[in-house]
Amino acid sequence: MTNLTANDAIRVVKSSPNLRELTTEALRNAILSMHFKPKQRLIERSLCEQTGVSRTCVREALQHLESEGLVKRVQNKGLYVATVSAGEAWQIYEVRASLESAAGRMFVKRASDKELKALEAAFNRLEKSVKKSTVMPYVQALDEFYEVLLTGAGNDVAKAVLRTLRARMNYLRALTAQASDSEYKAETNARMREIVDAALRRDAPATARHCREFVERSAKFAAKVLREHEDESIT
Amino acid sequence: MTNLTANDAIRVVKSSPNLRELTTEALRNAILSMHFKPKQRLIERSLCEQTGVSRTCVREALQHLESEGLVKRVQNKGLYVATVSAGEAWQIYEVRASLESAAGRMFVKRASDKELKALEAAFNRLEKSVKKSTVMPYVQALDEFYEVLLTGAGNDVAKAVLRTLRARMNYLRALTAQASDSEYKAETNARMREIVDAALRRDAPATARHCREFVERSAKFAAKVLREHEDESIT
DNA sequence: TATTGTATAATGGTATACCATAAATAAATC
DNA sequence: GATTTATTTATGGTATACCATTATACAATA
Repeated sequence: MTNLTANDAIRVVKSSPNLRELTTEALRNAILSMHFKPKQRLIERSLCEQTGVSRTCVREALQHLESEGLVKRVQNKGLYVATVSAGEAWQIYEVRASLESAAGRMFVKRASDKELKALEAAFNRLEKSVKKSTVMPYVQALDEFYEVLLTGAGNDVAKAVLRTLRARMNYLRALTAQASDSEYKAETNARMREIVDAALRRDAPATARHCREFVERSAKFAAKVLREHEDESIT
Repeated sequence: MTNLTANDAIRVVKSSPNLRELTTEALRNAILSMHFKPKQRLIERSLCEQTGVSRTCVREALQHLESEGLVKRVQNKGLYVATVSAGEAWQIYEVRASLESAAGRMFVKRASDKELKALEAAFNRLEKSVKKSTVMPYVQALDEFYEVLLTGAGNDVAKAVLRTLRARMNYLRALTAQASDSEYKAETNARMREIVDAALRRDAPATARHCREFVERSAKFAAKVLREHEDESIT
């Protein structure tokens, strides 16, 4: 048994991404940055020209993005950039409220002291990123904050599940961050601070409650923004 | 606006599965029925011979099963049937406890009377399936019960998320159902009855609590079964 | 002019060929 | 005989060709 452990300890893992992975990343970024618009038709052969890879890689990349919910496939008709409707956003927030409050509770019970410090550091970076002139640093800092929380929660399945929602969540975060004024941002900050403080004092029920309330508050704001968004697109 | 609604009402949706989907289903069944053993190496060209389809279809089917967690891909080395370790099973149950209790609450708030009746009918079919000599009818009836619950919960995102866990959940259900005696089964039945009764009286907190407790009880039993399972494989 | 039928083009679905990497086997060396 | 190196085979990754379905354009008819 010890022999197998030693083999595992020095195993070299190939980590350079292959074409499929690079293509997936490029297409994902193109969607998240709105280069491809919501509801836009994605033509495989056209994407081959734009990416410079074969149809096989494009197809496999798109299938992966489909499982992330970033594109929708209609049989025999092709793929479309997924939209996040107000209804779907609400459902995502409902799932997040449930899972993220559970993750907050798990984090408090399982995180090392080092991970607690990492959460606080991630929150500090988040505070700084709010002052930037564009929203992407803020979205990234928020993403990193949750990465620390989910890692410290010690449940890889929950992490994987939330990862399938991640792209849509980041889209919603970018949308709402762009629409929020400084008063809303200051309040957001205070709410995150409540989560971090509760975690630092290892208060699991309070952490879980604050995580849930944070998501529920985000959901209400997003609903408002999306409603205005859909009103605009009708005009 | 009325014109568009009428078009949607008579839209014909093509529903016959293509080769990729049929291949995915065949391979999924082969894994769930233990035709392919846990940790078994899956060779694409061999699967082509067994399924009679080209490598393209096999690759795309396997990618889909990878996103369901049924197979694991090692870069440049191929695919293996995923195993559900005791640790991973525990994590799956944690996620389920959180999401299924939320779904129970949503079901009570949103389900039509017809959906309530459908839940009761699904439970009745479940009771009958326990008496069968093999476990697969029971696993299928349980799957159908949750399908009714999740549909009535009215959150498609939660449904999609739990669907990514579904194959592993069904694997764990088959494993534990095989290991359970008639006393445990009777107790399982009583606990499901509690869920259905709480839902029928539209008691959301009680339904949520019973859903959570049902999963937590399943988790404990599965942990025991998997421990014995792993002890056996060492021998 | 409006509608229907047919032909053509575009694009999704699938099969096969080729290239790249890993694993197994054979040959050479110590 | 044991170890190292070279060669061959197996299999993953990618590209391209071909088939099937859908969409669009054009011609014929009412």
